[in-house]
Amino acid sequence: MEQISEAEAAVMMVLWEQSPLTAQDVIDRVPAERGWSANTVKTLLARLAVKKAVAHEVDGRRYLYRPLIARGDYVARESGRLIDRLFGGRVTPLVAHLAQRQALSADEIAEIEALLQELKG
Amino acid sequence: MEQISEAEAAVMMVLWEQSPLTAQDVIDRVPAERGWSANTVKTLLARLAVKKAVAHEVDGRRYLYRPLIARGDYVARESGRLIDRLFGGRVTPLVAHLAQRQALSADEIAEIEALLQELKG
DNA sequence: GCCAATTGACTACGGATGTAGACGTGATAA
DNA sequence: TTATCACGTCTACATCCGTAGTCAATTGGC
Repeated sequence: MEQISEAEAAVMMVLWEQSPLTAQDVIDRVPAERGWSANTVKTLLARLAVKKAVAHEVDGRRYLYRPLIARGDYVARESGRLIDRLFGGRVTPLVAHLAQRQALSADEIAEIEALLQELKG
Repeated sequence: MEQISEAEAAVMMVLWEQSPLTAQDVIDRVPAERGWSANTVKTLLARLAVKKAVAHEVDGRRYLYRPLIARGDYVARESGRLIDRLFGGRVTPLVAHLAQRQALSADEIAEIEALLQELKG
């Protein structure tokens, strides 16, 4: 699985949300805040195709794009990378950090606790 | 706070571990797995100085480097960036993901629960 | 006082990235 | 049928990044 850049990831997000999509669909769905031109998105799609992160199957005279890598895999890789980089691969310090810094709300704490309960059970 | 690259972060880690340090000290302490030449580390230090991520105060004919940004701030920014990018800014889904994927051990679960208890208390 | 070693500054360079224009070709509307 | 549009491909280009060599100045040892 090749490296997917920040900008490319934004395109993948669109495809993970829904697929297959034409290039135009993707262009329409990319967050407007990005302010990308249509060509930019097309370039990113092409690069993702080269990286085998998306497949483009022919549909008439255009392509339908769909992700080739699972969102879960990507997320796992990225968060793993971060945890390695910042916390020597240990998950607990990350949670500790989030707890302090991001000021987890009571609701969130409850949610996480429920999650952990589930894991144990 | 400017963007700090992967390689630069490795240098910051050394300085967060201990500071101030001379360039040579940093070179000696950078993880050997990196396989960097001394010049590479010096370049990274220089770039970090330009980015105002480290200060270099003169000590005779060399510099003593010390971090200008706190490790906690860096970590907060990087994890925040990841959470925004991958989980729309919500912390809980990240923990949920870690829980499933990274197969948290019973010990880790206990540790995190203790953390949460503390937060509530 | 002179030479070798140390140290920071400058230069280099290929590859990735963000961003997008230009072009060719096939479809399509008038 | 012809001018236009929609699409994908190619090309471009500045910047960042990883990695490191070269150079000039300074200094410590002899």
